Amino acid sequence: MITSFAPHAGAGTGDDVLNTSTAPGVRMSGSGGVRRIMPSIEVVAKEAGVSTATAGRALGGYGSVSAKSREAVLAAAERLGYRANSLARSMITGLTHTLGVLVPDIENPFFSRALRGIADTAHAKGWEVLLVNTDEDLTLERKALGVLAERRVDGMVVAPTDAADRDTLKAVIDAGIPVVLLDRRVPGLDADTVGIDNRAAARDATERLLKLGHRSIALLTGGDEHLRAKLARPGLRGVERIAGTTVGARTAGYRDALLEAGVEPRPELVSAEGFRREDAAEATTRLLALPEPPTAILALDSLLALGVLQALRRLGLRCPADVSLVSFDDADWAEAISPPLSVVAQPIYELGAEAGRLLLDRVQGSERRVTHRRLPTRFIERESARSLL
Amino acid sequence: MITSFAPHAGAGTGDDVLNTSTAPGVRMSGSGGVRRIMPSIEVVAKEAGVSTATAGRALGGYGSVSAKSREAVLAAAERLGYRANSLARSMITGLTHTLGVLVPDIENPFFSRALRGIADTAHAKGWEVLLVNTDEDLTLERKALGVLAERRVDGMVVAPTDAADRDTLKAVIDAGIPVVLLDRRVPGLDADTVGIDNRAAARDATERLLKLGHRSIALLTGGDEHLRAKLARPGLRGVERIAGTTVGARTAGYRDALLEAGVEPRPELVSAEGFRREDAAEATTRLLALPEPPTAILALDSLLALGVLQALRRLGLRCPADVSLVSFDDADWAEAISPPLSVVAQPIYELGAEAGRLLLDRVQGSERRVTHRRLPTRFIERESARSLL
DNA sequence: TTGTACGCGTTATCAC
DNA sequence: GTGATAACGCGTACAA
Repeated sequence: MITSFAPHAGAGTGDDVLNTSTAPGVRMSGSGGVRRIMPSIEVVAKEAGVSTATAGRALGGYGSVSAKSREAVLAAAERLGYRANSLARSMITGLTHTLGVLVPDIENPFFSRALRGIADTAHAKGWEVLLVNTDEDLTLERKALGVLAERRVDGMVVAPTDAADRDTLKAVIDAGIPVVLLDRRVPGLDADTVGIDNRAAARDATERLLKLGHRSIALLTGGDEHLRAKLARPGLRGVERIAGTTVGARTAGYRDALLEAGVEPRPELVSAEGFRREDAAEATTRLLALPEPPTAILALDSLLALGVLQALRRLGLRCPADVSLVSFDDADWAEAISPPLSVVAQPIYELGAEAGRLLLDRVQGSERRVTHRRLPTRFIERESARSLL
Repeated sequence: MITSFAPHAGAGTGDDVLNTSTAPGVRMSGSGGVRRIMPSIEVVAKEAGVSTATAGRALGGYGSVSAKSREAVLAAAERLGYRANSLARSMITGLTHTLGVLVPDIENPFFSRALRGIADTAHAKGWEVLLVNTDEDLTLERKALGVLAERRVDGMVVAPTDAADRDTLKAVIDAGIPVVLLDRRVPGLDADTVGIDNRAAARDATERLLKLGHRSIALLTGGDEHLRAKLARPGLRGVERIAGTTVGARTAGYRDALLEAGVEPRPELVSAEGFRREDAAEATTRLLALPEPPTAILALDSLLALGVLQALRRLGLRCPADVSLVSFDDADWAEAISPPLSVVAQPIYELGAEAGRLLLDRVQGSERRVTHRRLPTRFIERESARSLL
């Protein structure tokens, strides 16, 4: 059983550890409380009457140690509350057993669920997770990659912003730190990726709305001005250039479906006004005020869908009677609300778990070729999309 | 600008770095791709033609360096893609600039939002976050605390399970690692805590339902058998013993309100059948099948509320016409659904941010007395609770 | 201003 | 089976 822990002494304060007149490793703090200083392996060895090498072998379970020595060491360690210093270990082994995880927003249910997948996988194999938020900010993302590199993480799972910094990511990979891209791909980057077939999924969802008789279908992308600029061309033709990104691919799929059904894409029905709920609410209000308002809305994530529902309430409109709604991601509330929301469900946890597996595979030395995993999506039909026929 | 990163060489492979005939720090990997080895400060110093000490001063911005030397070092570092090794630095300085965060379930919106608060605060002051999930499992929690200690985190924010392992936590604190308890308190533990006044908040919510004329009010605690055993006594008298925990305090507040209104608490209306959504759905179904079913339900978190709504739908019951519902936590969907959910809103982000602040305060050496922060809650009245009068 | 040398706590490599 | 001892990469006295 663990009986006590103690932090490393600050630089230059550890000398008296061995000279304490009471129990070794115990000193008084300034305010009078008892404070144990983290005993090093050297202290444990001394206490057990063996060398540090033997103590290390007994504690680490490698090499060969006599039963007698091992017992003495283990007892001493327990008595002193010894905890190995993983920093020192990492310096020598070259492994931190830490995976860096970089996401735009941990509060987004997509990423918190994916994180569970990553963390569970990592944890099962003895790795821990260092988490970094970027807030969709490119500068922060760049900095965060630097921090993770300095921490010598063994690998990274990265969900880059849509305007991802390819150069920095490339530098990380060239440096030999394995990277797996989650959800979002970065064109021209030589890294494993895990995600879904965004174009096909969006196309499928759009087709379903078309089959229900909808002809005015709005798309809530959650993108920003950056994206908006690229979408401004007639017939949404600009989208081909960004089909490598998640939002781009979904927009392309939406366009594919419309064109195949003989419906001309209307740029004013494609919104890119931010990824927050309130942004979506405002976008919805604007869309429904159009001279030719949409009869259905496709939202690219559950937070945006929430914004739509909020706007509908404010406007006194009902779903699906007045407006149909379909969303990406099967949020935990999607089935519980009235009406239950029809969604494109992604296997989010599995996405994260697979990213973790691919990464650990490389961390553990596999030199296999880069792979791109596309996990299947599932359309869950509930009651938020109604037929116009 | 960062041009390249590289991992530390494995033990015993770094010797040839200085002898490479092409650019220093560059080697070929087995499969032929270019792989940069993380150059140490020694390599940078050599490249710049100065000593490691001077290089260190130039890179770290301490001591005094001539402009000329600094320039040479910075240029060399840039050329070689130097990244400091924070492991080595931590060993010297005694600071990892890492905060350990231990939560039961990162997917739970409460904890993912609180984590944002912690992480933002930490990040703003130059700390990173090492995240550990415990799944409400006591054994995992114990292990996780050990891992964080071995990683030499500078401090921890811990949201312990309700049956928290006081001894292990105490060992951590005695070891001199600052700990801040989030959301859940551990009786008899000498640590800062951040949370709300659970008893008062639950009492207030219950009183509101009573004022609306409800007399049969069910409480969905999310607890398990462990808790159930303690709640089994007539009149809920067992609750006093566990009023130190979050669920216990809320249950006590619920009881307080009932007693004051002259309503005898009925143990069969207090459910402790698990914290997952499905658990809540089943509990709801059971409650509503009672001979004297509740007319209102108070759920202790938003996930449980979701389970209630799901059950109501399955049973063909409407909220609030058939059953009123009030929940803790203002989930992002609470306002968007029909009917909008009345809730006890906690300042979750602030809770996390405050925990981060208290922790960093101690990490940076403050010896102030232990404090217990109770942040105010806010009852948000919407439309899910109806009057029976 | 600069350089040398030591120490942080481990693991790994030798001899014995 | 055991014990010195050399790394790992950095900060920092101390001397020059």
